[in-house]
Amino acid sequence: MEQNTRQKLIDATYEEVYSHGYQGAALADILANAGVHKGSMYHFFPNKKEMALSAIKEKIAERFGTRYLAIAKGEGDYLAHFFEGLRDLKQRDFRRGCPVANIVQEMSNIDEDFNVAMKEIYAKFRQSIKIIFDKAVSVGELRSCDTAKLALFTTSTLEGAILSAKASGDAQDYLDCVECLISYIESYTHE
Amino acid sequence: MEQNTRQKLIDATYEEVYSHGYQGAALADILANAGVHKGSMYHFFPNKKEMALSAIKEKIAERFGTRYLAIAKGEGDYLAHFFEGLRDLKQRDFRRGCPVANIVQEMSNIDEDFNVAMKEIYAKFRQSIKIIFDKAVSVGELRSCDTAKLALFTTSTLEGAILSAKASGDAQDYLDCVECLISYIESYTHE
DNA sequence: ATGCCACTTGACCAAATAGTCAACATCATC
DNA sequence: GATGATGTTGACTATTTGGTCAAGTGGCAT
Repeated sequence: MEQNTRQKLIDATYEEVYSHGYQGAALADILANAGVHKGSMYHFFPNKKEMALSAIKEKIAERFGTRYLAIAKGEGDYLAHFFEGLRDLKQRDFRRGCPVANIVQEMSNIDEDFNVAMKEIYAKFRQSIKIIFDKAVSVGELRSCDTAKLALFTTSTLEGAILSAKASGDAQDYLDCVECLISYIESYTHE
Repeated sequence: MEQNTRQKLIDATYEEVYSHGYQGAALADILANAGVHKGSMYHFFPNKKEMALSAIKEKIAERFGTRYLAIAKGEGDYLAHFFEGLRDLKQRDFRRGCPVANIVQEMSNIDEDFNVAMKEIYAKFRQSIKIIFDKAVSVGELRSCDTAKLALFTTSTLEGAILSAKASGDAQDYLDCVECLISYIESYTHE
């Protein structure tokens, strides 16, 4: 069988919400892009909101898995791999920004279900960065320090850097921020 | 005369857009909160979008004036005043986040008019922080450095910190980020 | 007082919105 | 091949959306 209906909906919903926000995502457009009829959608999901929440959770979990968890599972050079990922522009879409940040900004204070979902996702993001730093500490790439706070600062600055690039339309702003961030993290390298 | 109709609309629109985003801002709610009738609104503005753009530009210009420009116009202790402002939680609303960031995230990639408006506002924000750093350099509070890049990093990190606090619902996350940021900026203090 | 103009009123409209539903198709299992 | 579960179709509805407009009001200048 080709890609099943549910997955087509999840993919199309994620794209639409990423591009237009949750409130701006029109059900009709999602259905058209997925090539699925309305009644069929309501067979898989009770409503638009639950479909969007499912899409966000599933697609972003997928994203994390490939991007950050892979680094922590590697063998050494944790920081180097992490920095390399940050500098890689190909994996970022500055026009649309960070999907997590977009939805946090739009929905966290509007809807409680989105609030808890995004809280969890964001916490997982911070946690996966912390794990990379913990590994780095364990092999002596970083000196012993409060890796939770360092992870908080890193994720925050990263989100801010993506935002700046989205606002200015200039990817160089992202790169400049990342270099500052890296030099900050490297200040924890030396004893 | 009491507060005029146009200003009531601007204020109500800003509040509504800040709380619910532009796409989530219902004209009916804005009108109800402003206590203004629909036709009256269309006397002052050609449509919802222009009203929202006006509200954003006017209210945020007001915000900058009182917050950051005041520091640069002061007499010395530029950095200290700036840091003090960053640490002051009273002037921030973590539930709703940063009004500038919210709209950048929601609208920059959706609508060209919003894109240029937010680009300009964000640039002005960075510029006003740069001016503070330039002043700090001029009186020796900072060593000579690329203040434009430092301002970029500062605004980015600040926006990221506000986002983190919004996501986690914990203002302490903001404070922790700010302390990291301050210690980074202070590394430019010494020769 | 008259005429003018900025402003107000609220009923009205077309379009878009999320969501419903009864009929239908497809398939595996007995 | 009958049965029932799973999935599909698209017309339909109720509501909300931003936007229009003709009629009215109030004050100000002549």
